[in-house]
Amino acid sequence: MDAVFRALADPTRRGLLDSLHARDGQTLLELCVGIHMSRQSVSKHLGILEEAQLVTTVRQGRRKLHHLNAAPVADIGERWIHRFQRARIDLLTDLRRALEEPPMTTPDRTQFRYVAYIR
Amino acid sequence: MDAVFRALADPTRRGLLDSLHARDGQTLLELCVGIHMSRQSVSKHLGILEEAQLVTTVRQGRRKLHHLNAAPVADIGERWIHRFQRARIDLLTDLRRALEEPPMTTPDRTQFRYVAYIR
DNA sequence: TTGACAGGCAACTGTTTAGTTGCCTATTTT
DNA sequence: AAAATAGGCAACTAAACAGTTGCCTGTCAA
Repeated sequence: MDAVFRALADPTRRGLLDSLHARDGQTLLELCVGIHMSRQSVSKHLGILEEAQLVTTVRQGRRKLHHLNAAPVADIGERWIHRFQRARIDLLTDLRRALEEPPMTTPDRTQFRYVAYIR
Repeated sequence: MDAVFRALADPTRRGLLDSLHARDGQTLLELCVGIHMSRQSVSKHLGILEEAQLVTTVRQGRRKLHHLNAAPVADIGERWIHRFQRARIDLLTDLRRALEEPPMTTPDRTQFRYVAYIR
């Protein structure tokens, strides 16, 4: 889990995942195009993604094909992001409740904060 | 977006978000309990979370209350994790199609990979 | 079988980051 | 008014990280 979060922290690596998402099974050199970075650097990034299980590889002769593995991303979605949605729903409920209440006699800044939360 | 990913990369910071998720509106010192780290370090982490908009603060006298803001997390869920789920569904479809086909004459390692993808 | 191609390994550099310590300010409490 | 409480700022250290270069290995094509 920690490896996944740290792997996702770098924009270059997220770009590589995007690239594989657009076209799966690319070689190292294919993934290098348009990245303005040495091949070895990209290789390192791919190594980190592979360690985090976000990318799997298959050797094919002298080439190495890289495949996107979306499972860890899904894990984060389920075990992490989902939980925090309750907080947002609760805030909406609080806001709705606050709006339904009669106007406050003394200004309460706390309730204004809720408004800022909602996109 | 980048700030959010980088903020989430650190386990201490994810722990702080967890703590706020369990009980919102804690002060710095409250957030420090059980973290085995100096107050100033925790303060820095909170600063990074605040920069990434994952935490908002309200000054209340000499205390500073920290509030969880789940919106950026939701953003990641929608703009990032959601997209990659298509890839997983496609893989499942590929697997299903592969299994429905008559047994292969020559072993094809590629198709075994798909099995490993699914949790 | 030589040359080109795809990639890996190791050492090194500069920058960022996590964490520390020491001291300072503002707000309460007594 | 003095002491205690809550937090902020700045300077510093050690470790992690991104990126580089130089060289090496294995595979394929001419």
